[in-house]
Amino acid sequence: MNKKRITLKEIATELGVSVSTVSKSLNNSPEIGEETKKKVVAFAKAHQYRTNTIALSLKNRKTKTIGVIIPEIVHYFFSNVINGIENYASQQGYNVIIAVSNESFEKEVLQMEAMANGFIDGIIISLAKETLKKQDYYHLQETMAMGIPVILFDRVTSNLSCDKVVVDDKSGAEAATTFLINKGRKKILLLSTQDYLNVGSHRTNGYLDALKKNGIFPDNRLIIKCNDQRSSEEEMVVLEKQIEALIDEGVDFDGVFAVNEIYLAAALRVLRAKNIKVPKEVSMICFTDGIISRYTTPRLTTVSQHAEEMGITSAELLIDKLEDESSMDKTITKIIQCSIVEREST
Amino acid sequence: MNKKRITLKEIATELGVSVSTVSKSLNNSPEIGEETKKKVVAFAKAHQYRTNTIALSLKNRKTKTIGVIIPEIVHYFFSNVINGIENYASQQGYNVIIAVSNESFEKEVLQMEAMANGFIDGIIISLAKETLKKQDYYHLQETMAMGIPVILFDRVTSNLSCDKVVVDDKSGAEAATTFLINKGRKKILLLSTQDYLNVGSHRTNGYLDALKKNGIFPDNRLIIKCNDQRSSEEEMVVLEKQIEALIDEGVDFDGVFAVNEIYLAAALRVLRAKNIKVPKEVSMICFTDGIISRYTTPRLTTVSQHAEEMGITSAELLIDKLEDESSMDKTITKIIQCSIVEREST
DNA sequence: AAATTTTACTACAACGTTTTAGTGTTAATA
DNA sequence: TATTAACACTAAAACGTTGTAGTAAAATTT
Repeated sequence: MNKKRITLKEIATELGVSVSTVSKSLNNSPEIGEETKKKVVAFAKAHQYRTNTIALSLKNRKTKTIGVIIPEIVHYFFSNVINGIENYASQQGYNVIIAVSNESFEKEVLQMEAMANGFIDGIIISLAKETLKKQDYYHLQETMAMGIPVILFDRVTSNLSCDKVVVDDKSGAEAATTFLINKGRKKILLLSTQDYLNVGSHRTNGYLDALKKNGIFPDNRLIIKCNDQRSSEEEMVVLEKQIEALIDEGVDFDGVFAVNEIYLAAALRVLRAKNIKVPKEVSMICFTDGIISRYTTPRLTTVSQHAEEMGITSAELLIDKLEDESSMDKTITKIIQCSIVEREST
Repeated sequence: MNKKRITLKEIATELGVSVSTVSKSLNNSPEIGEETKKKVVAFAKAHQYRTNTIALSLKNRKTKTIGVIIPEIVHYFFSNVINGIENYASQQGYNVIIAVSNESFEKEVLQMEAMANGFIDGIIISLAKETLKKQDYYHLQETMAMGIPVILFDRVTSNLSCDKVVVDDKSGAEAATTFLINKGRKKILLLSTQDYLNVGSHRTNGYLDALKKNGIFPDNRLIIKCNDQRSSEEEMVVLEKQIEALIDEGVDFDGVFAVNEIYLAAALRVLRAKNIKVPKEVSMICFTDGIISRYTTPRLTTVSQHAEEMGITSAELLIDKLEDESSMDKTITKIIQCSIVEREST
């Protein structure tokens, strides 16, 4: 039953030659005579010889595997990034191992250690919320010190000196806000996250800048910074309440800019309930060009962060480092530009 | 800079003992004296010794890594399954490698070969559409013949004798249809896929059974089998047109059952455009309890396939096989029951 | 005191490769 | 003809572990 893979040694004894001869034949070395080569290759093919990657890894001290740690996998943005990584990596002959931190610092450390313990050549990671809050990056420093290259994407920190791939959040947010302003909107509701998420603060800054450049004075009542909840569904419930309260208080707005789809979907639900017409009375735009945006009514106009491109870029950066020793010392930060995908909500 | 990990050999020479002594000390073997043990352990800790997993893998002929091949990663169902797999696996000390077939037969074969070539102990896979259409399972048979256990989930085939984890599609569909019937609906539109996808045909059968059991004669005009398109967005466009045409032709219905969220979202958009009230005039339900369902207005009632549970079950099945040699010969099929998640569309 | 057992180690093979440094032949050159 | 070069291969080490078998020295038993 268990066919068990044939080894060089077995081929060698079977054919009455040495192991080296077999190895060299299969690698088409000029040292070996054509006759022997052919014989060996034929035999190997017939017995379905497959070279043992583990032995190779041990020998070369390279696994040709890259590790990816993300906060969440059930997430349009992250799974798209992985898609990009996986595509580029497999095309370059690399495997991809995935681990999920679940936004937990502890799990991130654990996963990182497991990976650093041998099976990967390099790591691509987007930091967990908890890690960002805690600002404890020892595990990352340690793996970097071990000579394992680390690439940070999206959720990055300036406290770490390594390659990074980020989205130009601020200018994306500015563009989104300006987009609404150009549609004649002046009272724009901002739905953002707490500031410790760089994403949240950058996007808030972009929003403020756009207002300033257009001579609009920001109204604090129109800035909602949503608190973290255990799940995005809970966040949505809380946020819906807040928006509802705002409207009931008589605070008026004619545009909404959310830092992610879910927040905007929440806003849309409230507006619908209040029978406020979108985009007629209120224009809406958000970050994260995900699936939700494509299936709501109206479909949502979004700021695409080009997740797949981020993945590809991260993988490129990492593989470059892996293949070219000399590039180890310099650190690069790639900034991915956002672009607006207009749909029905504006 | 490059701290490079310390090896047993280095510790040994440094401490003036043999490599075996070091190894045994670190594994807390009773063969070694307490003194020496302490000394070695302390030294190892101080130098951050980490055992080299690759060397271990080579020695044990086990990688403690399982490979997962899915058709698509940017997909709520599949990423949830992965979540389940990853959770259970990492809890059992296993790593997870992910590969994406992109619904392509060729890529599936490639990925499978790459994995079988050494880095994994077993494989969990959901077949690509193309593979299912082609019915060519040689690559799977080959890896199984090599003694690598394979677990099929969701997209399975009866042509392969191995462990399987499937959803009870038929009874789930029957339950969903019955659910609509119990809400007083009699003319239920079915939005399904082509039959070569087992998922599509099973669910269609469930639908038909429910009608029959309730004495409703099926109306062929109410069964739409959506053609594959290159992307789900294109499918949606095509489907919207079909539904629109149906309504324009005067074909009447008061319920919709779709085999996935996207189809139902498409239907919802059409109904909204035609100003048909949901759930007042038409009740709607679909398979795949994904994100879309949570963010449309109204939120969609769905049939949950318990993706995470499927992942956990698959991982369980695989790890059982890996840890218990004797279980290699019997093949198990686990059937996951669906459950209805009622929201606003019914 | 001699024989035996226990203690605390060490040597070495093995896992499957690749690669470096040989080693005999045979062919080409001086 | 003697020397060198080319050819076709092999031996052995190395990658980092673990586990089995072996070995002195010390402790125990007879």
